[in-house]
Amino acid sequence: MVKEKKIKPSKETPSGFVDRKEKELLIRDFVISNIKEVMIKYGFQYLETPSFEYTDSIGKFLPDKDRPGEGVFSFKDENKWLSLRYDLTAPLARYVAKNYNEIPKPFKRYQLGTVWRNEKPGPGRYREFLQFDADYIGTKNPIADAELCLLVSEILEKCGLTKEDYIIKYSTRKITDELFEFMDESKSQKEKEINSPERRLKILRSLDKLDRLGWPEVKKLLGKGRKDKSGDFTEGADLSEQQLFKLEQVFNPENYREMKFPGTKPASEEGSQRDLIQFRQSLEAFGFKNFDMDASIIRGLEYYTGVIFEVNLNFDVKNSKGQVVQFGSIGGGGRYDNLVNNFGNIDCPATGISIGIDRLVYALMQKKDFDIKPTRPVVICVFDNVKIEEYIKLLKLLRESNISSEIYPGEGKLKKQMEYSNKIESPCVIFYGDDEIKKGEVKLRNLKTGEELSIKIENLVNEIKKLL
RNA sequence: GCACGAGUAGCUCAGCUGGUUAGAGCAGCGGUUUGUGGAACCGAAGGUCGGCAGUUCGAAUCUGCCCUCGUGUACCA
Repeated sequence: MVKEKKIKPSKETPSGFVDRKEKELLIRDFVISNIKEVMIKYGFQYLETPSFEYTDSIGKFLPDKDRPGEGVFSFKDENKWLSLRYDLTAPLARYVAKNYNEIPKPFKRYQLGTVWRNEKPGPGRYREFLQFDADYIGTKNPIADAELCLLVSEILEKCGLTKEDYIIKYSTRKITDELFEFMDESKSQKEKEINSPERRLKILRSLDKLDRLGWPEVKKLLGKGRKDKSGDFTEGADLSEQQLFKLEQVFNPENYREMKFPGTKPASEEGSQRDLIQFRQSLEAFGFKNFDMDASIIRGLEYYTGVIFEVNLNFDVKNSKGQVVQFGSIGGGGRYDNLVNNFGNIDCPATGISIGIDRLVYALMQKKDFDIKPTRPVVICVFDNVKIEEYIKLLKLLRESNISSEIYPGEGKLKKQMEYSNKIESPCVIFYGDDEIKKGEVKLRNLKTGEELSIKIENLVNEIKKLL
């Protein structure tokens, strides 16, 4: 009598994890097939590394806490901490260090794989996503950096974007390195602290936001701090007026194209100017023009050592409610000449680029109307007075000709079968009841036009092929 | 993490300042048509009003805490 209420398991996916439907998956497949084509053309090897790595290989060391640092999903296996990989670059460095004697030098590999980040999800940003990585290991040649940008742009354009839709912005970490050295020549003790690693990182991260926030806001972050739209306050880097003024000379958008400040190393020495010139010349040598120097490109990762780049979209991305949303870049990378060295005493320069495939797909779906349609089966309707063997004969006939087809898989009347076929967007249904069997023909109903034809069984395959 | 906003049927939402059995549209189910979908009409069903506690004679509505989602911000080795 009384309805018993059971507490049911949640039907929600965990925060930051999403179900992906066929339309998105098909476009993703399309993107992936483009990637593979381009990578083969550029001469890269295909590699796969495991989803889990030892936590210390991923980059964070185990603090004396129960769980390793935030940002990764980890668990303890026996006595070792394992983590789901956070990116594909650290595992690659690990792989290279492990197989250093066997791999060719330089080593070019690409990889497609899911990565996991234990962070707060944002628009188009999930805690599980597909990443594409292409890397050059064991070369300092600036052509390698240029080719990475080139190959990514080729992928984007294969996917249907035009030169107007994206731009590759670049800079080099050496700009800030040199700048910090220069600023350190200031007198006061407080100002000297600018070169402490934490302080430097904080400043770099603030500068990284230039494109999004603009100089006036970034200035607040470098100084006392800043209040965001919601009223939340972020502590600043607390630089002196003097230091702010110096930074402004370089990073105020009106100035920062001129990357020359006292302390800049001349192009004749290894340093920022030479990096930038060589990189630009390499791109130009390929005839590639869709790039722009932008000193605000800094990137959050600490391991970068030289040229860095980012792939930015030039169009607005909206969420499901139609609001324009802070989408950020869809990919980026740069030189990390010391990373492999972390795993062993191997001096091994490297450079790489990665694309967030799911984010690219998300943006692509808004920019482009894809006519990628899922293949849907021809449905053979079931009349309950006809033996199943008759239907199986028809089914075999169709499947032998590679026609996607099925016998109506449920139970129910014709009406229900029609509704089903309509819902799955089947191209056509087949009626094969007593009347048809007697005449040795079938009725073929085109579900788009509603047109219905009587067809001899011998002609069935051909008639259906005409419809598809 | 921090800030702001939101959580009512499978989905999209209404329900204003607390007041009888909580509503609509769409979807789903059944029927009008037991051999014909995408249209229409009819009918029935579907809800611990995110959770817990409190205020009150009385809470979807007010208060507190928690959870989840969204946006911004921080973080992103």
